[in-house]
Amino acid sequence: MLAELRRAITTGRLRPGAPIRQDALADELQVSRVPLREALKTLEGEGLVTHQAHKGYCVATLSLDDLREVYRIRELLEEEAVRRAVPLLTDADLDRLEAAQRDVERAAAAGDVLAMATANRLFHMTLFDCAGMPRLARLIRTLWDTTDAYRSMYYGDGGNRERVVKEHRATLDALRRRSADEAVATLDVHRDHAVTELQSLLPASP
Amino acid sequence: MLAELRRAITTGRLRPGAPIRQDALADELQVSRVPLREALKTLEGEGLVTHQAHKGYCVATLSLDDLREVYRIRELLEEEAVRRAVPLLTDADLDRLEAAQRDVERAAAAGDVLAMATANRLFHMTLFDCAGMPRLARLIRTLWDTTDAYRSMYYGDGGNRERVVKEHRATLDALRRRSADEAVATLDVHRDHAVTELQSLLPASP
DNA sequence: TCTCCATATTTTGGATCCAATATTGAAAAT
DNA sequence: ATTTTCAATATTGGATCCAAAATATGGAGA
Repeated sequence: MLAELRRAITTGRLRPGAPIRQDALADELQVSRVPLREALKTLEGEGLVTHQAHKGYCVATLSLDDLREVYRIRELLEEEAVRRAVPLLTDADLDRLEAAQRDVERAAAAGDVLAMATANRLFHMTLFDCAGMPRLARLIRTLWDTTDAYRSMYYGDGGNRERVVKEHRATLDALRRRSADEAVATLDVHRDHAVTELQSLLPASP
Repeated sequence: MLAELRRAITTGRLRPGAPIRQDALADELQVSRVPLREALKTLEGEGLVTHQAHKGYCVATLSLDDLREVYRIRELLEEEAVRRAVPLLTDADLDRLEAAQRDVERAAAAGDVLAMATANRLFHMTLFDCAGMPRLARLIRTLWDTTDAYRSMYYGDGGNRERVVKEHRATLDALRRRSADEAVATLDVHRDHAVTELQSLLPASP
């Protein structure tokens, strides 16, 4: 249930800034308000929703500053994850990365925005999980979640999809050669492209 | 209420590993179980408690690996916070840091473990908040929370208290000279001392 | 005596109900 | 006509109640 709610937000079905009507949402999720409120509390902790006493929950919106901050923190944490992961990468790990990348390419070719987002995420998380630092991976995951609602916009553009595919290939090559420096570098440009694109897509004021 | 519960855990009144009896705790906090469960969900998100379906909540315990991981992540994030903060530090900020440090020294002299923990925390958070990155500061805060239950043990030792005082002075000096490098370096040794001490204090197995 | 199984008790998870607060709308006064 | 006030309504927050799951208890059989 919590997963379903999270997906509703990260896929953008519940729009950023929209107020959350507990009664209606509980109805929709076939559950009572108590467990829904618990789920909202965990999502609040993850920064996906905000809460004001006696006014209720809203789907969180990202300001430009927030976006930059999230991406800067990701840069720091993901570099650490990659540097830890590279020496630990097994052939099986590389196979899984390769498989994830094939999914990305398939989704990119099909223009399937949702599939693209999930495949892309799987690719990165597969890598981060190889670092053997579960807390770090979890932190990174929640940082991704906070921008996921906007990511679908990013993948709406075919050019962006193509670029992502190429950048992943570069990362994968670096990983195969066990070059942490290069892997980090390719991921940094990958991220930079995303953040510049997203900045222009972000709503004007918030 | 949530704050009170969080303090009960971070001060160690609720021991790590202890199961949380909702009914009794709700009683104690003068509240019904529903808001308590919401509070527990947010604490779960912060990593202060763990939850198993139909078995309930427990105060989280830290393994050695967890401890090292938390401190490594703190190292990364706090370095960023300090480097951002240093160029932004105003004289008023330095005054606040000085004041916090005086509290630390007073608590250290008095041997007041609890006051020591809160003053120490205030000192560091005051600095981190100067970075102008609220999300980063929040992340660091929650990382601190996860080890707070053990921190009181650390301050139980007078030698540790004395060392903390000295290390803070070194950091404060570096900040006054606007030397980010030195500030980061002093904080790194500060952290390293803490983590080595804590490792020996940690329960044997978990 | 020890083990295993059935039952009782405790504890959690979820649904409903009630109170407190905020929002909306209409009427009255300027 | 505009603004202000007050009442009606909607929505959240919290308490109680019920069902489901887990744990403890005790008795029967080996």
